[in-house]
Amino acid sequence: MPWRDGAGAPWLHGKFKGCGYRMTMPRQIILDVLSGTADHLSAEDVYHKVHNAYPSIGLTTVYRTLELLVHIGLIYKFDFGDGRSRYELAEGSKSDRHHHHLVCTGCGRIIDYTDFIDEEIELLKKTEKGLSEKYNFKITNHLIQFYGLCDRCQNK
Amino acid sequence: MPWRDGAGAPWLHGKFKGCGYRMTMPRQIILDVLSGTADHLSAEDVYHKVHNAYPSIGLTTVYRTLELLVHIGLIYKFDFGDGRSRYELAEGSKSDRHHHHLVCTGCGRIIDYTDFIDEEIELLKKTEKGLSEKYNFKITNHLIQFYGLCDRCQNK
DNA sequence: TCTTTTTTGAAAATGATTTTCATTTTCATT
DNA sequence: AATGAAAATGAAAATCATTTTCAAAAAAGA
Ligand SMILES: [Mn+2]
Ligand SMILES: [Mn+2]
Ligand SMILES: [Zn+2]
Ligand SMILES: [Zn+2]
Repeated sequence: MPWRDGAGAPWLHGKFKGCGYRMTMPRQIILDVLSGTADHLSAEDVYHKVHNAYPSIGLTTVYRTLELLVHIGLIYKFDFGDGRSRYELAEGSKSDRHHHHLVCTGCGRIIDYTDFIDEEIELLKKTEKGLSEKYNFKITNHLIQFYGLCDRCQNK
Repeated sequence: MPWRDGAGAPWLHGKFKGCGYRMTMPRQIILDVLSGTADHLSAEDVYHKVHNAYPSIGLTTVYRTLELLVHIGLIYKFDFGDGRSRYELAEGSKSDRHHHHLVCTGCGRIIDYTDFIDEEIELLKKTEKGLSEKYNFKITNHLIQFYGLCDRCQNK
């Protein structure tokens, strides 16, 4: 990520202001944290990571900012069944980093996978088209998760 | 549902006892409630419905039973983003009542759809096979949801 | 019936998220 | 640079779905 010095990616300023929001330090850092990891962070995870660079951050602001980022569409919010929401940077279905999840019901491990996505994307496109027409439903997003046991959890 | 008189489907007794659990009145009624609706009930929804036939029911028991039913695999637990878990009778991917969901982010409406499932199922099967092998992950279930705006919510 | 194990319900506890509210920051205008 | 309105922030309190505790009731077995 070339744009250091705490400025965050420049085009994001526009994204925020365009929606009538201000690009503030807490928001930048929170976004930086989410941009800098492939993990699926909880609000408190984010809070702790941000705290390093910006000790005065409040957990409330983290929650508010995450909600905002989800609303703007910059991040995704997930429920993997462990009682807290988890977030990751949004990568549209065109991006080569777009992925779906395997969720281990044994240990809670989350595995990102991008394999087989091509076919999935194609089917998804077709399905979304059909559903949009039949139910007059404007689809903006999809969620696909597989549940099961990871290698570790299978062997006892 | 032919087996009334509060007995519940007979084969369920076996299902319960086979797992070392007892088929009690609260459990039967809770299962009956979920069998008798296509809605996506919250724990409290279930509690209220059960209360008619069994006024002494406790909310705690509802939570415990729902958890048990999910564990046994008789019902599914969903998070549609409204802050409470919702449940529905499990219909395996073979069943003709198996379906996926459209979730309206505007009003929270949930639409069941079975259309286009055939192709989805086929792809899912292939995908699951591939993922199982590559990640050595034993897949037992999947979740597919589409988010967007329902007809009502689109027109302002 | 007697005994053991499971289930149940009320009340209290938990804990993630939201709300409140006074203070601080931002940003467009003087 | 100073000003003022609007937006953003953080600490503390409130919410509220879900879980835990614990003593009493129900079920299975001998
Ligand atoms: Mn991911
Ligand atoms: Mn459904
Ligand atoms: Zn695992
Ligand atoms: Zn709607």
